[in-house]
Amino acid sequence: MTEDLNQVMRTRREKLELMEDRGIRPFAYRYSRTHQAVEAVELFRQEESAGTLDAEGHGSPVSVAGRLMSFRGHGKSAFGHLEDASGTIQVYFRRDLLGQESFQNVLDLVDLGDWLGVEGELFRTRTGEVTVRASTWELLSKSLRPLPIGKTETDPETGERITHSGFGDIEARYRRRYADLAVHPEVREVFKTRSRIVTAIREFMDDEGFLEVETPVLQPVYGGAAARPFLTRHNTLHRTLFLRIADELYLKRLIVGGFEKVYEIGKDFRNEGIDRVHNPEFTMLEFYQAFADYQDMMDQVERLLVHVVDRALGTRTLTYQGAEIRVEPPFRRIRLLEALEDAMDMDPLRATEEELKERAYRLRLPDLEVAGRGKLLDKLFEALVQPALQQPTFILDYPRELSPLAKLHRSNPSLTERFELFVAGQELANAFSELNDPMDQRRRFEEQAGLRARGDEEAHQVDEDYIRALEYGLPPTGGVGIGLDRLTMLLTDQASIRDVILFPILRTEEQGQ
RNA sequence: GGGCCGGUAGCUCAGCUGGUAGAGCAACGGACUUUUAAUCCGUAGGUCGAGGGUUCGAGCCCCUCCCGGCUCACCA
Repeated sequence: MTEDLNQVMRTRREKLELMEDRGIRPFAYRYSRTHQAVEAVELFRQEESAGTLDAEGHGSPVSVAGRLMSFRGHGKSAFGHLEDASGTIQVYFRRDLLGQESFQNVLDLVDLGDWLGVEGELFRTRTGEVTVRASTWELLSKSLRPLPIGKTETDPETGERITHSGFGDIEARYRRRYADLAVHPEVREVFKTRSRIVTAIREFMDDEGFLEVETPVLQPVYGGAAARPFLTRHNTLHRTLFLRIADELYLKRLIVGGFEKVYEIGKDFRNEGIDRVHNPEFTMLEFYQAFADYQDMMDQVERLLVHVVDRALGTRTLTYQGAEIRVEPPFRRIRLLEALEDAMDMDPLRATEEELKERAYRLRLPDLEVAGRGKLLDKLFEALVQPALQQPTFILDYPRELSPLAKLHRSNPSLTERFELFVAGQELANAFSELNDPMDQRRRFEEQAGLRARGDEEAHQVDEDYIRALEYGLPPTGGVGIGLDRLTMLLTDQASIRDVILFPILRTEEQGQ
């Protein structure tokens, strides 16, 4: 892109020189606007209904600022639309109002994508659109690269906005998210909703008396989930560090330290495949509460979710990829083994490992070699039960082997007190009565070490310091993890995690252009 | 990693059994003082993802590679 600018970019650069000749600064320092676009429109409507417009039907003068998204020249006048964070407003340039010089500058210097400030009285055009009649205008920032702005029209029958041409290349939209956002208000809307979700979560947690904390991203021993980590290296420490795969173990150390309720919202990193529901870095909410068990945490999750949909969406009924989902408590609660028994028509507890494996093979579930009983049950569950869990459903009591950080079930020691919440066939939350017996924790870590030896790269490492913390005494504690990206997908009806992450990971693009 | 599909002008796309690349929008010049995908006349714009091969001739056929989408696997 060094020499061979395309035609559009060349002419825009030439306009820069023209501006210099005319003494116009292409990149301004600031602009005083009086109204956002929608505020200005609203102001005019109020003046209109209050009957305070002047004889020509003009309202108060305003100044607005935004990006020029459309432009129609008509000789001695021109129309365009400015878009700011609030929306768009039409602006109207007339030669007799602006004067020959200023009007000529509009025609000669301005391009789609430029940031403009426009000042003038409001009025309503013959076609009924509230518009700023420019008395002065100012270039705030010259756009030197053409934005893929599609032309839009409003369907006269349905009122829907139809975009022609536009910016469709999915790869380009992720790589140049700034351009995607600039031309797609609906994409900006997704990320506004994401922000409202996070705000609503903080509101809820803070109101419930949870303390927001930050724990290390760089960790000498990783843990808290089953996943492969990213490695990095600290130069002066001469040691390998891991990017965290979960916050869990540090947050429970804080409960040991005497904080009774803590939460953290932060990035986790897992060195695994990338697909519609996985991005290597993603955002988790984890919270821990002393003296609570997983039943208490189920209630908390239910209340949290209801609060979030109330605050972020304003409705408890949502549509996800065509399916209607009702976030209305109480959510269904089913034990994992019951759900499996229904789906398999056999008692999974009484089945031998061979029978389970046989069943899994018949379903063509791959990668069964290193799978033990627990893993087999998990795979069968994923294949047979999970897809049907559309409405919010808690699945309870997971096999011990899958849950090295969860307390054994008080009435069945082959299970743990753990639940996951499923919505729209996707796992949304994972929680348990936290294992607080340091001896048991050591045994579980050692079992995990055994799995590692069998080739399970995702099995836990033994975290000696964590066991030491437990030895000081962890009160009974309930803990929850919720993937915020997937929650956002659900609440914004997005099919891909990339559509709720501003800058999702992509392969390196070729340099140039 | 496997399978399928795709990468052509700034954007969205077309391009037949191989014959030297097109449209709309955007851009540029001109007309037009209330337009709504404004309209009308004219002009310019391309390393057809990259590299190699076959051929008199490749956007098109063959091989390798890069990037993306979907999907399967992996991933609670």
